[in-house]
Amino acid sequence: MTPEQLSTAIVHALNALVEDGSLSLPDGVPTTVVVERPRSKEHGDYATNVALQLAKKAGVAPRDLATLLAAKLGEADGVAAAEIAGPGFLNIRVEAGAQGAVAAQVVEAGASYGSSDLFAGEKVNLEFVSANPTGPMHLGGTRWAAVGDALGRIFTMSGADVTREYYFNDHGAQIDRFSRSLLASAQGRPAPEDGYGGAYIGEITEAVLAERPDARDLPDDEAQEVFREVGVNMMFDEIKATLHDFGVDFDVYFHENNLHESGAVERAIKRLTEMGNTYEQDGALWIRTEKYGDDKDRVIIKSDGDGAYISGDAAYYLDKKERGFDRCLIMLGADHHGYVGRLMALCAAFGDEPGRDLEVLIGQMVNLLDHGKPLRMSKRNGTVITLEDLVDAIGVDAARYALARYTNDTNIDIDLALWTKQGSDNPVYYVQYAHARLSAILRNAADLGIGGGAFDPSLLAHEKEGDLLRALAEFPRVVASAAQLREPHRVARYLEETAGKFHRFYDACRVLPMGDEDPGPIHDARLLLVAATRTVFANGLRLLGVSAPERM
RNA sequence: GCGCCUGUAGCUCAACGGAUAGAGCAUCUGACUACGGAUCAGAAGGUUGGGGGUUCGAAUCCCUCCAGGCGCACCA
Repeated sequence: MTPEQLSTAIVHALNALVEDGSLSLPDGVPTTVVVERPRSKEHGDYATNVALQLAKKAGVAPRDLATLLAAKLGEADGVAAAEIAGPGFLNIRVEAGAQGAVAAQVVEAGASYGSSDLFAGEKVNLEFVSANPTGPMHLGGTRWAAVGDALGRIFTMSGADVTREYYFNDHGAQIDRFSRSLLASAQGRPAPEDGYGGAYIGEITEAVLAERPDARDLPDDEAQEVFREVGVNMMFDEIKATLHDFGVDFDVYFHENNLHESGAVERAIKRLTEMGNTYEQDGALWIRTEKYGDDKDRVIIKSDGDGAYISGDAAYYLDKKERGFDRCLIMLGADHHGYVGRLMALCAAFGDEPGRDLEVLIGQMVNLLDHGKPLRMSKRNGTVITLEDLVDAIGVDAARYALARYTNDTNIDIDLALWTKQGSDNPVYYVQYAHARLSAILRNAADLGIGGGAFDPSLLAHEKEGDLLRALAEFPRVVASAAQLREPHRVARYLEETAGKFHRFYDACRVLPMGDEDPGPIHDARLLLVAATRTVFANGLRLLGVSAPERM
């Protein structure tokens, strides 16, 4: 019996109480109620606080309402007992058969177990990474590569139509600085004051010259054009390849330059002006963002006639809306959190609803440590640590897992010594090991030719089996809440907990026949539970973009 | 000065407003002739940064103070 099924049973019970007149609810009976898994198992398999929630509306004491409900609920199919506790909690124990049936449901659902229709029919745009093509992928972008991609998988599993998008800033001053840096490198001069250093600049310069040897003989301004054109594309290809190797691919790579060349920026500004949200001052065009909650108004066209950076943002947002997205999520590093106010204001200035049409997620900083000592220097870059540094040190699986297992709003310190350890203090090993062990059991069962007999769910009555079954039943709502709260780390934490539950089950309950013991229904039942558990690990790891190894 | 984020066990971190705040590591004590010991059982460890408030109930929401991280351009 899943929490959802229990919630339905409770609603039925409440309706029955209203019908026979023993309860009156002026606001009506809720369509769903909160069903929780109690922390302490003395409190039963599941618990609900409906009585506490509804007592005031019903004009009854919480415990009295709980008593009425307990009596009614005790009659429901699959419910073994319902007891009142504390101020009015209802602790519910589920019949072993109803509980064990979850295993069969999981196996039947297979790769789709955990999916829901929470965001069915919604077009969701996820914009993340969007690192400037002026250098290798830094750690902030790497965090979002792991988390944003996982979030995309979670949204997809929750029914959304997801588009992953990378906004490619190939317009403006930082690209000038980049191309000037390449030119300087080609001419053997040091990088300009405001330019980019790092070993990769030399590599890109050589690659550009290999492709365009003529660039050496061109006048500076033309040569710089070549470096801009070719160098940016190379950098971008490299970022794309790096992300691909990291398991992250985007549906759309959106070039900022297109917005400026296609007239999209002018259209966006025209729209904002029609909405009465722009004005001229000091020779520049301003957008009224303060009116919509930003700290102050922002310049959108500078007095020299060029569009400010926000002009691209405005056009880009409008473009997304015109492509029909119901929700646009933008994921930024904490060093960009100052933009949140203006982006939200921009959304409102177009007449949309910030928080629904546009959401901005902020990921705090990532630091790399080794044995507790901070690492600041990249081999490749000379300044900041890159995605490749991280992957070289700990591998893709550990990197993605390490980045995805924390809430976005906490700083992460990744200690290389921990994440390369092959032991249980390394969370990714702990979880992957569970999957490998589950696979081994199923492999052995196949070799022995057992399993697949009739499934009697009531045989899964051991305490540790119950703990594991309840955890498996929890998976869909973990995925759903991860989607709703935009918190992929919930999946990782859940897998760690469930790995513990599985190991304890394994320790207490022999799955395969011992010695010359004959295979029986208990082995079939436990093998089905093992198969169900493996399904959950495979699905959960897939959501995080981490491999689920059969052997380690 | 203003804004965003954070502060929970020795360490790293959990906990959709719920019951006695939980895991892992480290420490201590135990469990391998049978499915992967990369595992498991147990002990110890807390005034959830301080102080107010909201309510049946607060680590969680509100106010305030303290500490740390990050930001506050006609740069992108």
